[in-house]
Amino acid sequence: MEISEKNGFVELTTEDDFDLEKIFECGQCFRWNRQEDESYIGVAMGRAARISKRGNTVYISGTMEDYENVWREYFDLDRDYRSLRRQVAVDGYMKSASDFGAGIRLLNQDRWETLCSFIISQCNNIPRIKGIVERLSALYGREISFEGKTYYSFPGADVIAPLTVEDLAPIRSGYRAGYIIEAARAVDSGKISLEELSGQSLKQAKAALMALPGIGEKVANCVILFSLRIPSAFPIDVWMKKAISQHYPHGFDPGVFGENAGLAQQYMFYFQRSGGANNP
DNA sequence: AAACAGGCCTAAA
DNA sequence: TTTAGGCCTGTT
Repeated sequence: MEISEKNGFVELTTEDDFDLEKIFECGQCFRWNRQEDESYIGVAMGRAARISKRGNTVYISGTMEDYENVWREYFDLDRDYRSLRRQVAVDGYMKSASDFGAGIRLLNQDRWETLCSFIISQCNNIPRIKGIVERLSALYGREISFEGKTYYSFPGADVIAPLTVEDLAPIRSGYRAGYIIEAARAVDSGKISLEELSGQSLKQAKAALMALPGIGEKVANCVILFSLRIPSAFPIDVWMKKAISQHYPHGFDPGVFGENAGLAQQYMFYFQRSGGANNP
């Protein structure tokens, strides 16, 4: 992988899987938006950025320092996804799903933001989830100027903790507002340490998260996979239920993928939601 | 208009 | 241990 810095962008040339559209639209994140020129602008880890790709070169706005401090970890660039993709292709279906999803990477996102975002995701569709997250950020986040426009960071748990559900009314998150505030209080008070959960087992992390109100197995698994860096988490939502009943009618155990179960899940999910197996 | 959306909670068997 | 209904809001 070659890396250099030029014109306010870090340029990174790699043979590994890296497809912007699949990474940002496979359902793991909510704050990256495609621009007319097919680049993406988003806010993550307290900063705004533009990212694009031409050929095998990825362009990420910012300095080499930004890259080392934030984006290298965020985009999980020290992991070889081509090799992982081969490892999860354990049967014909998974070969198809992983081929179809080639280019997906699992992001290492901010833990609190991910927890809050997936609380919001329950029983919601993606446009509305994105809308609620944007309104929450605009209302309580910090202003960020980028390319002449204003963006907003995702507000910290310390900012949300003292609020009431009435304070969150403008974001129109409905009954999830109470869950958001309770989660913020647990994180802010130290009652739950998301950082420490990162180092624990899947089972322990899941139990700790599910002790919070409004967090069940599915949301817990999403938080664990997308921000706690525990790669064996395997979120099962309605799309995954369909995929499993269609392709594994006689039983299914994510354990067959070992530590790579989470990535396998992303391929299955993306394939299913894109109608991959039905209209190739 | 009524049903449903990337769940969760509670009550009831 | 599994199942049904309700929940905010928005869209079809």
